[in-house]
Amino acid sequence: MPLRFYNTLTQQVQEFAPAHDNTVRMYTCGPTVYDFAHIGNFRTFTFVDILRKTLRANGFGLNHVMNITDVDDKIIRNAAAQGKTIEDYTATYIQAFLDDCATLRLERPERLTPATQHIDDMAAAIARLGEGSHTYNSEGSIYFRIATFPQYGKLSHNDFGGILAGARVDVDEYEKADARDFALWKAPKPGEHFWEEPIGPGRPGWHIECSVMAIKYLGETLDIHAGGVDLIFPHHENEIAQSESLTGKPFSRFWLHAEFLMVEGQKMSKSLGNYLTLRDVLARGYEPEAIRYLLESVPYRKTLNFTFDGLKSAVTSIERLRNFKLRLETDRYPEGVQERMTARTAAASQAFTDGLNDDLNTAEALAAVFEYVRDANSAMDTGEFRAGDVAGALELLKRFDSIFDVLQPGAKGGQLQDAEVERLIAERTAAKKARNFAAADRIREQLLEQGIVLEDTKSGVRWKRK
RNA sequence: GGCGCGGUAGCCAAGUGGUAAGGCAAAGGUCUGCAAAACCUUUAUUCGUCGGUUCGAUCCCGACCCGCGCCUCCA
Repeated sequence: MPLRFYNTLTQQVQEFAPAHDNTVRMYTCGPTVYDFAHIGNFRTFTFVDILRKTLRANGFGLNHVMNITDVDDKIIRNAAAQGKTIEDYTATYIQAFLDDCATLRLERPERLTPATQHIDDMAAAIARLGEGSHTYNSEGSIYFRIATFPQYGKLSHNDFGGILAGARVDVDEYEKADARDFALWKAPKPGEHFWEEPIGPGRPGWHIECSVMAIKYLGETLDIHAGGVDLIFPHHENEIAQSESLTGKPFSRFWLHAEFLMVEGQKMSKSLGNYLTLRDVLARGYEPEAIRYLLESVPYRKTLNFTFDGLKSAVTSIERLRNFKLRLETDRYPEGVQERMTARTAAASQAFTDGLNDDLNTAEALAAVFEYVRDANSAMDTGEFRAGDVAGALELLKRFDSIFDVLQPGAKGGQLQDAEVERLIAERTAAKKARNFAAADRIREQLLEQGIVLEDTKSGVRWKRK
């Protein structure tokens, strides 16, 4: 199945390929670094990670830019409250964000672009918009005049015809000429940090950074622009207005948006007490892989209900897959190849790919893998599974994990060295041979306390760290 | 009010105009010294409600109910 995505712009599922060479030029909205990112943020960032990996699996190269919004009202306010510079204040959260991404195994985009390093570019872009009569000044701020962009609303599919009647209001008497106009450049308030630019002193509005950095690094028309659904309006709509007024070309061919995340069936909010950062969830003792699995198991266009029951279920699901992998690696199988298994592996692999290519249907892709695991386990139980089938099965798992990335356990704090574990297992095996089961069970218990789980199989003892 | 998304078993969730994937949980069984792992069986005559189109609808159309998001900062 060819790769297809739902495009917010056209409201249709469309086949995707990069416009020019084989490289996808993609821009995704990154974090505003005024605090630790929450799991809702990571739902979106995890979707972007799946998107990246699926694009790569389709043979495309990636040129992906993600912004870091390191100047906005909250940042200015919080930094001032703590007597810090903006830079010092955001440094903590930028690092935290990078650490959290690493924890969740999210790939780094090809380029991360902090807004504050592109202020000159933004000011220049605003000046050029001014030359095109797309802006007006009001009380020291510069606004984008939406009346100059008739297509405004094409992404969010809103008709602003009626609202735009406000454009008749006299500019000089009002801060904004039209309710939908938005700030490109904000006049400095007393005591606030500002930049001195040819367009005047001030700081950039929220939307301009994305247009400017995207065009600077990726060109005038992107292949993909992605983010959370809440960004469709006004953020992405405004980006389109600015960018297309600037270039006269479509800003992005595809717009992908991840749905919201809820917590325990309710919207996440600080007042409800269900506001969760990644760190909060980790502090409850869950491994990052389980969180990652839960976030990626629900297709991105569907609201994800994040629950701790769901997390537990994710833990078990991953365990099943890891057990299967361990079994492949440790059991002994009769020589030869089972043709039925070979065909089964190929079919599962195809179904996995088809699922992902169908607008990143991760649920479908997962189902293909789990169905395969059941069939293969079953074949192992009956002795049909052959030594020659192992490689294909491992290859399938590898493909799965190149996207989902949950099979490799994170570093565990186990104190026991492998050699020591092996020694104790040998001791236990000897005790079992002597039919001293009490002693054998004692050793197994002892290992379990160290997080080592033993499994007796026909091929011998298999162990894993829990 | 406008725009958008969704309502499928205890929970999460896929899906198609022809009769309901997958995961978790639960119960029973096989295997095992005991476990663990694994496998097998059972668990939605039914897909928010009511109409309509159709030989046939969970899937198409209409109305309604409910949840969520955006419309102000927000993933």
